[in-house]
Amino acid sequence: MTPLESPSRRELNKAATRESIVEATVQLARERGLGEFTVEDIADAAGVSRRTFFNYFSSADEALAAPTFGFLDAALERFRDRPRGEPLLESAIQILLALADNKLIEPMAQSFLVSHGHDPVTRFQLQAFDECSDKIVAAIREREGDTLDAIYVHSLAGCVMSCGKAALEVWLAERGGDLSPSSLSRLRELLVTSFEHLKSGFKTS
Amino acid sequence: MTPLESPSRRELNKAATRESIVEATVQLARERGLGEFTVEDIADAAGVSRRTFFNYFSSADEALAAPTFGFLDAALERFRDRPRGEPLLESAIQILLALADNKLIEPMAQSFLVSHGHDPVTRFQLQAFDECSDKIVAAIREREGDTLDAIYVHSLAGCVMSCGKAALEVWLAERGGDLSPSSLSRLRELLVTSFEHLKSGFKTS
DNA sequence: TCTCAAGTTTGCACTCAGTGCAAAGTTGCA
DNA sequence: TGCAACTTTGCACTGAGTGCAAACTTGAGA
Repeated sequence: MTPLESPSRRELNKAATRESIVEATVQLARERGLGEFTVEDIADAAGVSRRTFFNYFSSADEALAAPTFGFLDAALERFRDRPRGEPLLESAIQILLALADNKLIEPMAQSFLVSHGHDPVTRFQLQAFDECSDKIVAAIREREGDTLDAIYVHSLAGCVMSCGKAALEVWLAERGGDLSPSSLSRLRELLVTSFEHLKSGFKTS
Repeated sequence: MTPLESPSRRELNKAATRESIVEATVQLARERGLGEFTVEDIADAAGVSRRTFFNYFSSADEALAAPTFGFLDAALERFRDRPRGEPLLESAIQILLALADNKLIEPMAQSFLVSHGHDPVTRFQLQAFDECSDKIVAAIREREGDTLDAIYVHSLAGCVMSCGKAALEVWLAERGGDLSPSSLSRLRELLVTSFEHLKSGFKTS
């Protein structure tokens, strides 16, 4: 009922189980390669039953994409905390710059790298971005009321996600998930550049 | 070897088989609802064996998303035919305005409507948009050489797809797939508005 | 026209994903 | 302490997805 107030033992247990399933899945994917293990293997490695795995995730692919959902949920949470008057693109870039230093980026980068080119996992990651875009639309609505056109809000939310995703992809291609300070600083640079282009309407200056 | 020159009987047969599978799938989804039929049902309705279904598609969900892939492939083909000097956003809007009147939009609209809120199919549709974005990146590279930054090209391609997708989603929500001339004209209006916002950097004028 | 190589469909058998259900185990609260 | 609510597990079952080899179709040359 009050998951924010009281992380009860039950909730802690569930979170821990979930976490161990995700870790086991990523681990297996790194060791054996994608598609070279079964849900039973994951369950064994995570110390739960096969049936319990399916209580948490609908497939191994979904479990592999979990870090991406986690990262974007965190981003969205921060968006809700931004000051009301702040321009939307400003909120977005501030949040992403802060998150580029966050612990959450590591598991997401791992998950992207390990599942690169593997369509089933990629689809879940795309879904994470898409759901986040929808939630941004809802959050903007909350913040600004109904003063803005649906098409404006939807396009903007989609473009913000696209720019964030583009920066992430270019960074992963360039640095292969290196998490050193200089590499992360490059990620921030890519984010800034990408949003500059968005703000300027992609003029070829 | 020369699929464009000679649509041989073999190629025609394959295309027809593929088409009948997609039609059978959409039909079943409309009649019974998503998830209320098996691949065997589809195969029977399409007049092929279950095994043949899997020679064409990896799942019923993929078959349902086929029209989206088809639409975006057509869009991309047109992009490759645009004049070299034309600004990229101009190419995009011209192509989409033309396609908003094309036959291809109907099956895509159907497929979107029938699978609305059904995650597995949605994921395939998102993949279609994402792949198209990658192909746009490649096409821009071909057109402009390596004069542009990776982050510029990736962000731009992503934003173009986002704006197209946003217009489509708002239109479907407003009009529920009505394909009358006035409804299609509204779709074009949404596309134009969306791209105007993109070109102006989403200024709140 | 006949023939053969290459491409396509099909049936079969098999593994494993995913789910409903009920029994067993755990936690929260009075 | 004891009961109600929640979570895990085992079991059984349907159907997805795939490798393989046999049957069938098509294209092209003799």
